Amino acid sequence: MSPVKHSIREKGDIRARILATAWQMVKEEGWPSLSIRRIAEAVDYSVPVIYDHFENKEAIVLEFARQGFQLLSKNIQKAMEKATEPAEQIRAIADAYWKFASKHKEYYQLMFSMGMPGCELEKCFPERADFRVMVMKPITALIEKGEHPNDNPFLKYFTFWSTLHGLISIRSLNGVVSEEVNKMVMDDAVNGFIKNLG
Amino acid sequence: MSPVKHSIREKGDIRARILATAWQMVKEEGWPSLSIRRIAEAVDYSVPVIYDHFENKEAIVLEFARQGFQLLSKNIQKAMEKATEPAEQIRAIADAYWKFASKHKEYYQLMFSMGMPGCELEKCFPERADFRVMVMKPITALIEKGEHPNDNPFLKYFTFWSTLHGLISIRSLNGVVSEEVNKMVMDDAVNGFIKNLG
DNA sequence: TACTTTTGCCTAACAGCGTTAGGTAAAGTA
DNA sequence: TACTTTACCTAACGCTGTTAGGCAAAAGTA
Repeated sequence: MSPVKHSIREKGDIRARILATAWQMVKEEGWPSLSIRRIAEAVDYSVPVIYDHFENKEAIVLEFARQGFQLLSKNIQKAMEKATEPAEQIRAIADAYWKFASKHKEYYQLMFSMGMPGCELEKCFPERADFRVMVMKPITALIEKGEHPNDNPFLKYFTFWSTLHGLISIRSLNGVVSEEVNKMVMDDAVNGFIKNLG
Repeated sequence: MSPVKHSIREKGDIRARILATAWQMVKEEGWPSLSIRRIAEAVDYSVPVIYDHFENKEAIVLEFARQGFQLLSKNIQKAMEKATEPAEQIRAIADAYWKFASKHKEYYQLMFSMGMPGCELEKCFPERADFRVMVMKPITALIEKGEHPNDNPFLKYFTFWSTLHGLISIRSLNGVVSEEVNKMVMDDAVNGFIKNLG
């Protein structure tokens, strides 16, 4: 094959085009069908060019994970600002988390259910620490005002997050159950959590 | 290469040997490194022989999923029989579920976090319905005796399961946190759940 | 016994994957 | 002009799941 004339190509950052193309593929066909070769074809370059911009496939995926954590943090922050009462803030956080998982399934899947190897800790994604700090704030406030001021906020944060994550991932295992029921279950669980804090 | 003399081979069911070998590989090296070719090599047959016994790779994996659901159901049942009080039964179930996930990580991963395509529903794994029925029994009992007899038992079952699953999967995302802390979080969440029922 | 069919098992391939070695040709620089 | 850097390519390696087609021995049948 003759070398492709690249005058047609947008000179814009190839790296950005790789990411954009990859993301489109993921949204249209899911993570499993994302492949370096198909990205290369889509951006109209040969395969090794991809490796000029990313060390390997994992690096591309990691980039998206970072984006996901940033977006989640931003959404949580926005949600928190809408409320002042700690209990209301917790409800707002749960709601925002739920919406994020629904609206950005690809991100959520990648961030929490794809088992990114070697990236379990907050060191790999600093944004995860941001999330933790934000969520722990109203929890701590509620504990201090409540009847069990000696409760461990970190433990409670952990419980809270687990509950949310559990509901979201079980939801995808139970295709039948309607979205409404799922939301009811979550509200129920969150209310229970808040009640236990106060 | 000359055809292998099969007198050495155990004449025992090849199908069983395939499964045993595959399971050993999974336990030693994890799901990702399970491959038809490596199974074939290990059982000392050529690749197509595997396809004489299983339609494809997914069929092998599905077999393990079935085994997992059966084992979980058995464990839950045993745990329930140890207690008579509904609240105690719920605690026992949570404990058994937790232990199952810890002891049989490969099963748990496969059953709930690997996204078996096309097998979300109970139709695919009848054992999942057994699990639901068993867990709902003490939950229903507790609701009837409690202050909110109109609560929906299915909803509560859903909440309960989600909480457990959340804790378990978040645990694997937070490599740092010790097993003890994890267990504390779970006991805390389960106690909160029970309190909300009564 | 002689012939046919079935069984058991194989090699070799197809199409896809992530990744890399090595080469060409144009562009920039001394 | 000569040299280096840049941009990009082809072709391969080794891995994956899956399948087509063939050979040889065993089993069934006339």
